[in-house]
Parts: sequence; C-alpha cells; structure tokens
Amino acid sequence: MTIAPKYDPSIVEEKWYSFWLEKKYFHSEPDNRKAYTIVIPPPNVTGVLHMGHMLNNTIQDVLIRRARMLGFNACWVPGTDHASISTEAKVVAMLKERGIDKRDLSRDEYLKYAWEWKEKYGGIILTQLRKLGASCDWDRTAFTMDDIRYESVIRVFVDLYNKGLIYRGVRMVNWDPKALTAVSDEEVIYKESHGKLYYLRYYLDSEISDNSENSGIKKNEKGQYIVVATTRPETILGDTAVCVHPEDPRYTSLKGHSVVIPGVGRAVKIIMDEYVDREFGTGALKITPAHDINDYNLGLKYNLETIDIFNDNGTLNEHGLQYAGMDRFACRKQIVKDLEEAGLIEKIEDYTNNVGHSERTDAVIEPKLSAQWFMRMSDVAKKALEVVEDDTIQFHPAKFKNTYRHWLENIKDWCISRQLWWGHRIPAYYYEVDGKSEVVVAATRDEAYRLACEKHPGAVKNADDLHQDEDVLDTWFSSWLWPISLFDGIRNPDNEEIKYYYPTDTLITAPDIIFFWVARMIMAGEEYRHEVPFHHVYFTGIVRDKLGRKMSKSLGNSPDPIMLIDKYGADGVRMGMLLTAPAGNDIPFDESICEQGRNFSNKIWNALRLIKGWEVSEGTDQSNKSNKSDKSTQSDKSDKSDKSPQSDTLYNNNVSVQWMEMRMAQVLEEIEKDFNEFRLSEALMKSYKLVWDDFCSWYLEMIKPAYGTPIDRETYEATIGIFDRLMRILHPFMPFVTEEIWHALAERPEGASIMLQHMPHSVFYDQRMLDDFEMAREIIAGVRNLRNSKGLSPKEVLDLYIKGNCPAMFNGIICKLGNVGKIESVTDKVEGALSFMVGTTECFVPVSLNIDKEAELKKLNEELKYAEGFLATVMKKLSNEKFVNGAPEKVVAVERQKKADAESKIAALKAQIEALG
RNA sequence: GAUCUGUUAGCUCAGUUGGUUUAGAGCGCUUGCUUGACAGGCAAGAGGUCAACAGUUCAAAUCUGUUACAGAUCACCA
Repeated sequence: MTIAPKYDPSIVEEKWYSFWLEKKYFHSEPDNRKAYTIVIPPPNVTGVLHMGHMLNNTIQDVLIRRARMLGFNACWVPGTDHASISTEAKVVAMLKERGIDKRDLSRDEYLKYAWEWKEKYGGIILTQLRKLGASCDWDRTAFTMDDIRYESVIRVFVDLYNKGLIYRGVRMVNWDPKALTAVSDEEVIYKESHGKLYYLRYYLDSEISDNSENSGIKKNEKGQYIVVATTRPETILGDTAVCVHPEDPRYTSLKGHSVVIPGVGRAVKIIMDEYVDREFGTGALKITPAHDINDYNLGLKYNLETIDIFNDNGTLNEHGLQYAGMDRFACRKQIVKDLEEAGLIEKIEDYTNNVGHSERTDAVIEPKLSAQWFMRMSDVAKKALEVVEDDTIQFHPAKFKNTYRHWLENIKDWCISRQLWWGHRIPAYYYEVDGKSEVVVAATRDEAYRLACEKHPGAVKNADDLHQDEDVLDTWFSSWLWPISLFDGIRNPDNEEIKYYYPTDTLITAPDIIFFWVARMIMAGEEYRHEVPFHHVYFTGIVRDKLGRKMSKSLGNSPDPIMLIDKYGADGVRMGMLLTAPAGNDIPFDESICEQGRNFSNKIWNALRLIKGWEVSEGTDQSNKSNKSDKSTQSDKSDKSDKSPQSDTLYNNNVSVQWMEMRMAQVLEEIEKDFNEFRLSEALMKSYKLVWDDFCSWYLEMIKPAYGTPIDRETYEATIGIFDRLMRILHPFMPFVTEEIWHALAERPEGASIMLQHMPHSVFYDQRMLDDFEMAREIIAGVRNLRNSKGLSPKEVLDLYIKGNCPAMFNGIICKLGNVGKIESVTDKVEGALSFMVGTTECFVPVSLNIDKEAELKKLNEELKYAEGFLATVMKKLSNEKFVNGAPEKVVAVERQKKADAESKIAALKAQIEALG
C-alpha cells in the first residue's frame, strides 16, 4: 500500500463535506438528548465571505462539532438578513445597468426586482461557508424576510405598539441623504475631519451704545456687528436666532436687539441662554433649529421658527434662496465665496471636528426633523442590563460588560423606521377624520379596518381606503428576534422546537455589534420568552493585516478566504485563524499561520503513513510483559539485571503506551478546562502539541520498530486506538483531515463518521509516571545536546553512567532515543567523561575523543554561577525569620527542598570542576 | 472630554485565590542534519532587569497608587 507523501486537502474536503451532507449529519430534530444550539449571526445578503466571517464561523463550528461529540443534540441554524439599506443600493445599481430608474417603478415592481436580486446573490456567503466545513443545519436556513420571520416582526411591532412601547413622533433624527432614510444613533460613525471654522459678521439692526472695553460689539464703516463662528456657513439660511450667554459681559448690551444674517438679510433675535460656551469661538452662537439637535432644543425653549433648508437628498430647497438646488457642500463653497466678497467674513481658521457618517453609505449625516417611529428603551434596557450584571449571560471576555453597561445606562429611544421599500413594512394605517390624520396599528389591513371602525365609526368606508405607512423597519428590528423567530417562537410560543432549542447556548459575534444586536436580542428574549436568548456571548476580535490595519475592500489588504482555502486547505485556514485568536483579541493575520495549519495536516498524514507502513507480527512471546511496569519506580533500579528491560522491546512498548495514555489524559483535562472557559486557541495549541510533540516526536519514536522488523500486534492496536482518539480531539478544529485519517485507521461500518463519535474524556493518570518520564526526556535531550555540541555522530553508540536518582522504567527508551548502549548506576563520578546534570542527578558519558577542558570548565562554571545565584535567593527567604514563621509550612518546606537541591548541585559541580582542574 | 481595558522574548499571546527550583508557549531566529513517515521535516540552542516609579506584604509579573504609552466604548461646543 502506498500513500502519497503529501496530504492533499482539496479532494478530501470535497469528499467528506458531500458525505456529511448526504447523510444529513448536520440536521437536528428535537429528541431526548440535551440540545446545544447556536444561531448564526446572519450575514447580510449583499456580502461575500471575508476574513471576519471565516473567524466567526470557524469558532461556531468548533463549538457545535464539539458539543455534538459530547453527546448533545447540536443545532447550528444558518441564515441571512435582508440589509435594507445595503440591498437597496445593490438593487438600484442592478436596475441602472438594465436602464431602469427606481423612481419609475411602483413599490411592488421594485420589490419584485429586489427579491430577484436576493435569490440570485443573497446566498453567496452561505455557499462559501460550506467550503470552510461549517456543519450548519442547512434544512433550517432562514431569512429575515421569509414568511415566518416577516410575520413575527409585524406581530412584535403591533404588540409593542399596543403595550405603549412604540410611538410615532417628529424628532431630530440622523438623516442619510444618500440612502434617503433616517438611521438610528448606532448607525452613525463619527470621524475626525479637517474643516474650517468661519467667523461671520452679523450686523446689528440698530445702533447701540456700548463703550465697555471688552465689548463683543465691533464696528466698521458699515456699522456695528458681532462675530459668530460656524463650521457650516450654509446653514445660516436656516438661522432663526443668535444666542449668547446671559452672563457674558461682552454681549449684555445686546439684550432685546436683533442682528442681520449675513448675505441673507433676515433679522433674527438675540437670545440669551446658559447653553452657550463662552470660551468657544466668539461666545456667540447661531441657532438653526432645523439642522442641529441642540439648536432644535433651544428653538423649542424660545419658541423660535424652524426653517428647513434642505431637500431629502442634501440639496438646498426653496429656502436656500439663490442657492436652491445646489448640493450642501457645493453651497458651502459658494456661500463662503459670496460672503467673502461682501466683506461679511471676519476670518477663517482651520478646524478639526468630528463629523457623523452613515455606517452603510458613508454619507455625511444630516440632522433632520422628521416624523419617525421610535421604541422606548428605558424599561427593556433595565432588564437587559440585569441579566448581564448577574452573569445569567456571561460575556467572554468579561471586559465587554463595561461597554454594555455604559450603553444601556445612557440609552436613548430607538428610531426604528426607515424610508425604504425593502424590508418589513410598518403595519400602521392612516385615515382622516375631520381633516385630521388618525392611525391604527394592526397585523393586517382587515384588522386595521376593524380597529378604525371601532375608533371612528363610519370614518372609513372600506379597508382599501386605509393608507399604510410607506416606511419599513430597521433591519435590526428583525434580527433582534432571530433566536426566537428561527424556531417560530413569536407566532407559536408553545411549539416543540422553541421549547427544545431555546435558550440557545452560545452567541459568537464581533464586539462592534454589541448594541445593534446583542443587547437588543437580550431585550427581545426578556420581552417575549421571559428568558435570556443565550447563556454565553463569545466576542471575537477583528481580523487585521500584518500592519495592524483593519481589513477592508478599499485598502485591498484582505485575502480572499476561498483562495486561502484552495491554497492551504480548510483545515489549515481554520487552524491558522484560531491559533492566534484568543477571545476578544484582534488577529494580526498573516498567511503564514495558515501554512502552519497546512503543515500540521501534513504531519498527521505522515504519522499515518508511518504506522500504515509497519508490518505487524502475530503471536509474539509475551514473557517479559509482566505488570511490573506499573510498579516500576525509582527504587526498583536495583532489580535490574542481565535481563534488564533496556533491550526488551515489548516492555518498552508497553511503557510507551502507558505513558502516552496518561499524557493524553493529562492534556485532555486541560483542554476540557480551556473549553469551559472559552479559551479556544489554548485548547487548540494543546491539542496541536499533544499530537505533534508527544505523539509524533516522542511516542512514535519510542515504539517505532527498527527498519525491516515488525511491531507487535498489541502495541500496534494500542497505537491505532490512541491515534483514533487524537483525531477525535482534533476533529472540531480540523474536521476534514481527521475524518480522512479516522477512516484510514480502521475498517469503519458504512456511513460511520468521526463527527458522530464520542469525544474522549480525561481519565485518571499517574502524575508520578509523567514526572519520571520528564526526567527521562531531559536525559535524552542531554545526551543529544552532548552529541550536538561536541560534534559526535548520532550513529556512535554512547554509554551512560548515572549518579543519583533516576527512574529505571524508561531506561530502554533512553537507550533507544539517545542511541545509548548501556545505562549503569554509579555512586562515584566517572573520570574522563563528559557530563551534564538533570536536576540533582549527574550523568556521565565517557567518550574516546579528547575533552576540551577549558570549554568544560567554562560550562561548569556558568552552571555553578547560576546555582549559587539561585541558592542565594532561597537563602534570602530562609534566613528571614518572618518568612520562616509567617509563611505556610508547605511553602517553607519547598524552600528547604530547594536549598538542599541547590546545595547538592553546587557540591557536584564543584567536584567536577576540581576533577578537571 | 468621560469611562473602561491593556503594556510579559524579535512577533502574537499564556501565566487561574500572591509562594511550585531566580518567568512559559507558538512563530521567527541560530547551529547541525539527503536520519527509510514527514525539508510542508528532524535534533539541539540562544533570547525577557514582566512599561516606569512608589507602596502593601515574610513573599509581587500577580494587590494598591502615580506617570507614560496603546487600544476600546461613549459623548461632543457652534
């Protein structure tokens, strides 16, 4: 049988993924096992797979595969969200390509195109996830706008409206002039931008006498004026007042006067309010109630006129005078030019401030007054905070609790309406009564009609006369129901599935949507299930490039994940991503870590090749295989005789198997702990080392038969069994290569899969034996080091004399791996031999070549210096009376042992130095 | 500006209620290997005054305070 020397993931991955799909091994139905549920953070339909998805979904797959192997009924539900704003942009672009203008379409016609687009491109990410090995229950694939989810959203809206938690009102909202919709506070990203601060001259409409020295009133040939600083000179068109601080001596004389808006000619009142910061600019503030939230509030307080100067798309409307029709930024340029020419600008300074941008379109947000729907947050926020504070929901890492708390304690009402067509249309219906608009909210038009008739009998003739709200709901208003609506828990709160799968177990997501999504899911869970939606939230980091920059399309610094998979295999990429990704830490991504993953697959592959290449001998003589190995300890070196186990292969193999079993149990214990604490990268690293270091580098070398000789069946079987379990441990991380190896290790029944096997559990292990092996390992390393540093050939057989404690159990293994001819215990040091120490044990290796005395002395003196330094730190403690009396007995005893060991080591080193010198 | 979190080897990170032979891992680096599984490999090795200072303690990478730097979240004054 020949196996290719290099592992080729491409064929293997294709093969096993189809196998899993065909057997429906990812599918889950409620049964009598405990459920372990994960709902995917729905990627939006406009996206393609990026590195963030790779990380996020790899983690989900690891957790779900592990849960499945631990005996849970694991269910990972995939899906996508409709992303109203982003999709709108895509669909409009598609229409444009076909020569269609959105404005020429009716709502229904437009939606037909939108669905067409969604059907065609909306599933790309989910398809790509299959290449990653994601074990999602694809039969459950959901979409935020499919029937169940759509209806759930509408019902929730109606319910919250009836509970008084949803209201409609005219407020200052964040307007996205590109998407032509309002967005929520969370969808505004403030970016530092370099602008100008313009100092404008507002002339007084009438002369006043103010002779005070520090008056803010200036004068030139055209008259008296005050200076107002602004970053947005175009908004003067909407000014309806100028405000100064009532206690600002510069402006006290202005009380009751008016000033003229430069270039506009309209006179506006001077108002006095403490809101103004006297230190900033000139201490005089122009008030534009229609375009600034603070100005708006002042407008309400002083009953100012509100002049909206913008159209929805950011151009100026009829209030923009000669600038009407211009874009707001073009207008700014022009108005500055005009004012300058008119001598109305005092000065212009460079200025840096933060400007809000739309998260989706990057357009500069325009504060705008408009009628929108809002959800009251204060009560739901309180509950959502509680369950995180008391750890009913645990965040990993926990530091995100702070961020979460801060947001919830300062929460504002959520603007949930969007002026778009693609989405869940708000179920509010309007009609007129005596010229006044009335509204009813109901899940269906018929129901709305019934309500309207009840409220105002005779006002509406038939259902078709009701006018439904044109707006749709924020996409997050559907995502926040995801853990519930996926199992139809809104429409059918008592159905089997919701009761079985909810609450879900772990949510894996990026920290940047902690408010958008995590917090709101918790609110929805409390509101509709009176139960949290998940018990753990695992926050991943952000994938960055080597230079620490975020990966983005515009920078072009993001590798194509599918290309990476083609190059390194899905297992390799999965491992690469996870190795450097402790929870919440950013990942400086470098392709080379995927290479490490690929190399690991290859290493496992080659271990298989080795084992499969062995000839197995039947019916071996078992004479030397008594159970003495179990009792083998340091003390039994005396019963070593001519029949020593040093050359007894069966004995050595038996010891090796025992050691490997215990080592595996020990590491499993640590891995289990890591998983409980969501330390996935640690768990992976430990698994990696268990396979590569302990299994490949040590265990396989220990039992490897000499060339051309067979291995005994018992050891062979044990090795297959160990390999089998190692693959199971690794399977959640590297599903493909482990499935392939697992099948190659033994004949499996038709349809068998590693993904359905039980995860090995830690069992009892003998720490003493593991410690003894550590010592043997150090002795082997010592011998190898001697060869290396002295230029001795690995082929030259050396003898080893040991003075001091040394467990004999591993002597045969030391001989094999160190190429040692014999090991003898001595009571005196051996003359003319090279030496090294392991702990307090001295090892001597006689060699034929001349010993470089000087080099030896140098090495010994360095060791001596270290040992003496060490002893000094120990003595410092022991000579401190307070330590000896104050520290626990155990700690003092350890220090005493350290002292004794150090002293014996120093003595041995000194003796060796003396012998040389 | 406010709050929070960090700072440990060249890089990325562990280090759990202070004490376990004067700090661990992976990668990288250095040296030597055509070793009958694997150069996508093997063996060995070097590398850190735990950001700085002060304090608490018998004992500090670990607890407290100050400073410096970095990051995150929120807010934002024209």
